[in-house]
Amino acid sequence: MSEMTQIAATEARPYHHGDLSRALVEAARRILETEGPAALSLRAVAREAGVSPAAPYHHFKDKGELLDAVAHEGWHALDAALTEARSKSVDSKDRMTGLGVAYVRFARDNPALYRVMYDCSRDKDALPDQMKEEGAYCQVRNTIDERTGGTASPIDLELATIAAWCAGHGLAEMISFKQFAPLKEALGGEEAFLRGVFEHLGMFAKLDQA
Amino acid sequence: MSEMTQIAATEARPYHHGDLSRALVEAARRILETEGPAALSLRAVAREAGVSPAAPYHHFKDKGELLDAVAHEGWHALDAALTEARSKSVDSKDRMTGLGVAYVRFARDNPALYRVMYDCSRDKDALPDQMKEEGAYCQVRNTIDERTGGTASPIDLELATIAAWCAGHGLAEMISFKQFAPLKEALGGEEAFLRGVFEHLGMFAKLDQA
DNA sequence: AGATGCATCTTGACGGCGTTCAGATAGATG
DNA sequence: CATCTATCTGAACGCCGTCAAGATGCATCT
Repeated sequence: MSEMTQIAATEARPYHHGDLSRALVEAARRILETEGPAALSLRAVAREAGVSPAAPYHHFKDKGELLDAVAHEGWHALDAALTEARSKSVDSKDRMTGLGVAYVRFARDNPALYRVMYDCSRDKDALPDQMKEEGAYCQVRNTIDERTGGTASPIDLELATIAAWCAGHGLAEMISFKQFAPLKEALGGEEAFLRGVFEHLGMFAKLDQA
Repeated sequence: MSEMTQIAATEARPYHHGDLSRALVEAARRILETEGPAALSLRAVAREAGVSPAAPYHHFKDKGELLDAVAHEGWHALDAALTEARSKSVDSKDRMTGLGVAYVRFARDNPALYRVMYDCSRDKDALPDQMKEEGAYCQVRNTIDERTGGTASPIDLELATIAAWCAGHGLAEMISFKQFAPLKEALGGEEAFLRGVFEHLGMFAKLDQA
């Protein structure tokens, strides 16, 4: 009996359905992966989770709040992807480029999730709050800080992080554009294309210092 | 009589309403500016133009095609903004940065229109077709080509253009994020912030060449 | 154990959306 | 003037997000 309760607690089914909010977020991610962002309606999520269309309103204020929860998971996943990329490149020389490549790859491999993440951010005109103190954004900043040996001023460090983040985001949103296909092929694949673009980001700085 | 016809032809009112497709695009832009992208429904556009909800379907296949027309105007407007920026900076030293600043300013001043432009592109996984031969993208490429004195290889020129474009787009989408407000203030305004970010874009190239 | 309370879920409804189709309208053509 | 045809309307369909009222059943207290 107490074992049953234990199992129930582990599975966290507090009431009728059992941790519906978690089930809804999982259903949403399932829909995102299989049918894309356009199919992600609140009703479809409820359907996928096997509950009525009104059920989600006992766990989320509105559709936006459910998407926020999905986006939150997305940021954690991105964080994990960047952590792995950072740990893999022992050579600090191309650690920044490797980080950029990992970022864009995450977006390319999870396009629907990435879209939800940024749509939520735009609705609030802000990145997730936690990112400034920890998480993906912080990893980029730390990597830059390491690379410069901690010599950069706080303002320069912040500017450089923002610059890197913007470049990564821009490339992430355009990597799949058809116009770039010939160039990708000419360079021998997407990886080379990605590195090529990142290495050309110096053009502003390089040119204006010449 | 022929004068009337002339006027009518000038105003281009072929049938009942009179150049409804143009009126619809204008109505859409009006809604975008006053109420934002979320309010841009096909029905609202028809309402604003004073026609029934079904009328637009005689001029556009669906909502997406109307948005395409709006986006098309947006790309022309961006083109004009970049042309002006390019002509203003006689000094070629900061012409690239000036172009970047103009790009981001356009996005900041026309956020709803800019959003529609990129949403349409993402739906088709492609930038507008004309951009590779003329228009805004081409202006960036030409500016880079001038700056390097035409010494860059075609592939490098293309990569540099894409890099600049991605950086501009990324910054355009995040310029309004609240987290950057303190930094903007510390630098004495948005213009300085913008230039600061652009000048730090060299970090990939600079670091990896050290 | 039984009654009470309350979080949870369902049912049904409302207005708005994109889209379609049959029919009305009216400029253009002969 | 008659006809043709592009244009527009009205009504309808199924979907959406959201809400209010009522049913359900776990948890707690006596």
